[in-house]
Amino acid sequence: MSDTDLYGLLFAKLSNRRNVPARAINRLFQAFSSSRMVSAKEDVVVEGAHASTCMFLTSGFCARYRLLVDGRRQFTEIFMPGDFVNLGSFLKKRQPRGLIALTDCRAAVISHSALDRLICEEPELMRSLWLETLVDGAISREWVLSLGVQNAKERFARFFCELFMRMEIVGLTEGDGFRLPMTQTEMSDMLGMSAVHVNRIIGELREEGLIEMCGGRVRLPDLAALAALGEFEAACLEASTDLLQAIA
Amino acid sequence: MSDTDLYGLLFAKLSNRRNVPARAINRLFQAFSSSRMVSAKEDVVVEGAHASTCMFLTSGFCARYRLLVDGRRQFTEIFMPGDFVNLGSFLKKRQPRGLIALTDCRAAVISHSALDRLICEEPELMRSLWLETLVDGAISREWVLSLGVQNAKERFARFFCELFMRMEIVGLTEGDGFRLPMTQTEMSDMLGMSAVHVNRIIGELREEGLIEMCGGRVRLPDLAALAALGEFEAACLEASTDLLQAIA
DNA sequence: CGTGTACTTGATACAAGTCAAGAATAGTGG
DNA sequence: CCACTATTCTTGACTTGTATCAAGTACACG
Repeated sequence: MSDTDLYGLLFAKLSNRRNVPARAINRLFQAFSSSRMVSAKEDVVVEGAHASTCMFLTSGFCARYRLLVDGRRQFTEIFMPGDFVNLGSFLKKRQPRGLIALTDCRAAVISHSALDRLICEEPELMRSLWLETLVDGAISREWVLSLGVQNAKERFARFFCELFMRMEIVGLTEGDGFRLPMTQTEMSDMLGMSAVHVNRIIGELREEGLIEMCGGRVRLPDLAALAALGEFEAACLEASTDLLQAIA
Repeated sequence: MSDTDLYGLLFAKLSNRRNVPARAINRLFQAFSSSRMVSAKEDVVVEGAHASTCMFLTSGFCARYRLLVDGRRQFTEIFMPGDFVNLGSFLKKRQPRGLIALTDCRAAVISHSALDRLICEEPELMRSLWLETLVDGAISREWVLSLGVQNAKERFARFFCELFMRMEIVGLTEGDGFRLPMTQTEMSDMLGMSAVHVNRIIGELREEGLIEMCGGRVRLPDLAALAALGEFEAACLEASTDLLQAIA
């Protein structure tokens, strides 16, 4: 994915959720000053450091995680192209803890001061960014639901549906599949289960014809059945704007 | 808790996290138009209905939940006095799904239009409300961590620490304890475990002298030990503003 | 006082964790 | 391009935390 996709991603993401004037998107696009590359497995930011810029992911995947003292790890959020990885730093002025690149990543950088100016002059843009925060929270609550009451197979089904839907918004799906650049160990830390169990569940889902995986790609031949298994809201799949249904 | 506490709660909450001009808080206070009572166990809003107001809880507890088709329930968020229960409706214009009063509740009501005007004129206020959304998301991610990797006892410890800290911000703690108006079944649906197991874990924590419960009240005689057990960030306990540490 | 709701406790079942060891891949340097 | 290494993936055996079922007790409340 080339840098020139920045505009496309901004447009896909923002106009998907609200009506934002093209002018505002344009101004936002132009306010990005530079881009930053991060290699796979590296930290994206220095935890807790003073932050003066926000980063908008244009290629690659990264994720937020938390560690417990004995080494247990839980990913709490996954970012894909079209996501701001540290939008909170705009208000917080500090970098988030535990933000790691799952793959090589490229992010477009915008300074807080530029963003500051922009949202004063373009209130619609401010609302869109606020809404992004709201969507992030809604997704986190979906994870809470999943981790709280679903069994391993249901969690997996839901996880794949969520990724598929989010990737579709930014045009990253390829037919009925997408690139899934994640080890089973990483998945286990997203889904709150052991890596061994991830492997077994993937085997079962494959047997049942619900997923196909090879070469870092997944295919979901029967998305409806997968969504039903994970009780992932069908509305979310049909029209991505309906993700809003989940927010309120 | 009387209605006159609205100002106090707004002040405690907003000024705890950011420096907001007193004038802004004052104007926000005056923009609330009415108050609404909801009885225990009732739905606070009609799910998915058109929303034109936001509600700020002034007394009582309520919570967001999600149901699976077979009846499994998971609470995804708990609200206490000083929390906006449906701030998202300001951008979304729809009521959230599954919002229930755990106890009798009273909420102060502010119309979206009034809020709209206000945040245009008081940008600091807008940032504070946006920050509230960010904090909600951060809390949800803490739940993800807890549900994902912690065992039942650790989850409990963390849960009580979180409640204590949040109540402290709005002055609802009573010494080393607080009112916990929740059945064990409700706790089980917050912590992603069965009600029976909740009961057993409470018993163990009581044995170990980490909690005392009676008459709908909890005491945490050794908060430090409890925080250590749940790996709840000590920084959060000491200075509530440090909750921000968790956000970024 | 009786009737429902919440709490408590015991016995049993099972989903998922852990440990271990081999097979398949992917990376790396000569 | 191949051998060498390190991850990752896969599978089996065993363990354990937590769910489920069941039944009884303590309250709360009309």
